[in-house]
Amino acid sequence: MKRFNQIRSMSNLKEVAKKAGVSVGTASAVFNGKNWVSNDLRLRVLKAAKEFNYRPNRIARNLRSNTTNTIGVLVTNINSPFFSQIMKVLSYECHKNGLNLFFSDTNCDENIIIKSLNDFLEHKVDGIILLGIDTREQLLRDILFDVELPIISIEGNYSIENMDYIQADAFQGGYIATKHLLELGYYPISIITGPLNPEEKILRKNGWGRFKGYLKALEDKGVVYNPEYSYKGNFLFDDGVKAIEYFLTLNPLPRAIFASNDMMAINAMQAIKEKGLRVPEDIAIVGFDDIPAASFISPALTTVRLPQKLLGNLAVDILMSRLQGKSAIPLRKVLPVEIVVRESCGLYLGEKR
Amino acid sequence: MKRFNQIRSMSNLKEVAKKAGVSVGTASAVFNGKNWVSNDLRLRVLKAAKEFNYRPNRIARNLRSNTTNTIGVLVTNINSPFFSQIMKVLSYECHKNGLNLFFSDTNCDENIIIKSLNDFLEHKVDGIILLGIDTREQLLRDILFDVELPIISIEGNYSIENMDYIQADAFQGGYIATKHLLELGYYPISIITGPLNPEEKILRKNGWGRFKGYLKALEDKGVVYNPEYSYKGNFLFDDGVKAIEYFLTLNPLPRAIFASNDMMAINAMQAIKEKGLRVPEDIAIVGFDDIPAASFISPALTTVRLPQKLLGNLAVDILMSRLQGKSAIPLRKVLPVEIVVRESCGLYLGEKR
DNA sequence: TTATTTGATTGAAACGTTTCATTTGTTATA
DNA sequence: TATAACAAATGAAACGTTTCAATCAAATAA
Repeated sequence: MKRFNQIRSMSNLKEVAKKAGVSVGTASAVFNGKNWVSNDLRLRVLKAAKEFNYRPNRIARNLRSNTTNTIGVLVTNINSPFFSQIMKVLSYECHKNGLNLFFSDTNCDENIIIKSLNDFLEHKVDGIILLGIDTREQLLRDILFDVELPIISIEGNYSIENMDYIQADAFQGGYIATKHLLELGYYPISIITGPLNPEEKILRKNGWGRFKGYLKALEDKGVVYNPEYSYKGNFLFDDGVKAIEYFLTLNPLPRAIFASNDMMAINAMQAIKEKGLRVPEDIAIVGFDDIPAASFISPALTTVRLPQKLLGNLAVDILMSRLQGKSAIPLRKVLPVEIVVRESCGLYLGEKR
Repeated sequence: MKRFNQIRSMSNLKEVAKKAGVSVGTASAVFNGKNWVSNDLRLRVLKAAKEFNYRPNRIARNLRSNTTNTIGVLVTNINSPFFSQIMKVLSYECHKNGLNLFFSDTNCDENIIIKSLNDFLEHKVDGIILLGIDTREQLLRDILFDVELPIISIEGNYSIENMDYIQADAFQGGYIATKHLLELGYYPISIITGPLNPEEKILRKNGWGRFKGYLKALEDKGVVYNPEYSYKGNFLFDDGVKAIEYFLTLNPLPRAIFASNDMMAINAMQAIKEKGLRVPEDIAIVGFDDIPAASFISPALTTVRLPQKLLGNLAVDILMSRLQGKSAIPLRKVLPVEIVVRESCGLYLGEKR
């Protein structure tokens, strides 16, 4: 078929220049806003370009000029409301700064991470943003060890030299969430954690901070931590039911639950209700992330709000200043979070108070 | 600072070839899987490449070979659970087919649409996928009139020559949703529509189909359509409250509502409850899309489920066959939808039955 | 007038690949 | 033995830009 084989653009600078009666260099200068082209020639070039419906070939330009105005974004799960919100900000901010985006959703698959990063590099992206990528540090090192690009990780902190990261304060979040429950007098308080790192047998990055915050809050109130009251989740929706099923085997039942993200919290709430218990009268629950659904389920979920928009904005800001060669010290920023009190924790003020 | 100025890769084919003692052409052949290279040379080349940590330069390759294995995806709103789900599928399927993705979120901004499409074209993408793009047809024509690329539109049907589209059956969806309400005996039945097209003063594409389905269902049951019982929404969350506020001025009140998407439906449900009314006892409600939240709010939302995964899969399938030059007839596919009965319409069997 | 500076424009090299006509070497055929 | 056929490898052109040293023309200074 004839339809799609004429991919090569109909016209190029050479033709445009010829039509306008100028040299290729001059034509190029026009499109690059060089100020030394006379108005006469400039207009002739633009006219010829319009006539030929000329479209600059970025491939050729990139090859010669050794910069692509392109960055690669690797995201852990675009279907998460938390990340898709940030992605939207990234797209918009990059657009404002004249950057185009390569995109890949890893779905937590190591092979996709590897392939996508290599693709980004082969495409000579000017920078890379990792969004929520939580993987083995060594894997990233293996790929990135010799690349000299700005790399910004959002919500995923690695101690890789030259890599910036920004993240919400998971520890503080875990702390205030748990403190909120403690101050309302709830006891015992369970936790649904994030996933374990398969290798190191410890909680993975973000889950880890949330868990530590939980522990510290307990400690500060003089409550001893009972590992039986923690359930390992995977940040996935149906970890909520699973956790509840486990918690219901405990005696005494947990009086409140801190879920390490909203999806699990919401699912847990459902499960609690299905078991004939009430939220918060029988079991209070606090989440983490403040996804949109948190506000419109019933009871509305009390949760920890992360500064999503700020994370996105800051990532691009940092990236831009890296690209402009400002500042050499890798930036590690931890942004404060806040608790959003809604209905799911009620106002119970029990004996512990 | 020194950190980021050595973007150009350390090694290139020429160096690798030299190290391996072969010609550049041979080295190139090795990386392109040409079968005529002797095993001896192949190994030498690979060894040299590894030694230099060689990474092919796709820019150069693309320029010469006139194909980029890259496609552009333009999405209306990545933060919508409906589109982000499809986006995830697109990313995965493209990865499987060796395609890289350029990404841009338009946020319904015409300027971003224009800029992004032009960027895609300047980057010489091999194809374009429009995801939920609902804009003036002329705008697309102006940009795409001379490009000969496969372009697939998901959930946004244009009668542009050579453009494929696939979409869920909006008409059928509106029809079965309304029919469901009618069969349960509800009357009168309100509708919250999608947005109007500012120019043509008619409903925009998808909203239009849903509305037509609603009308047809009424007609088939012999119910006369009363325009007072329709409210123009914008597919946005808080159109729900606004609609309810309007509907509550009506007499009699609507006994059921068909909301043209789940976001508005969920928001409307909230508003109904806040007004002290019950769902479905006082007002029943049916949504459209089946976003995740539909299943976990209370009462769970009865809604029309669209085949998201299929839409994504099919889009890439079509794209791939276009790229391989199969079939010249533009494909216009409309996929069936199904109703998911949950709680929000109850089992009322009123007089109308 | 001549030399110098300035500003506008040119032309060709370069970017790192792929492609393809050509060359070289080997094996089969007559 | 000479020739044809085949396989393996080469080398240079080409892709469409940007870049930059060189050129040319005009304006200014001496």
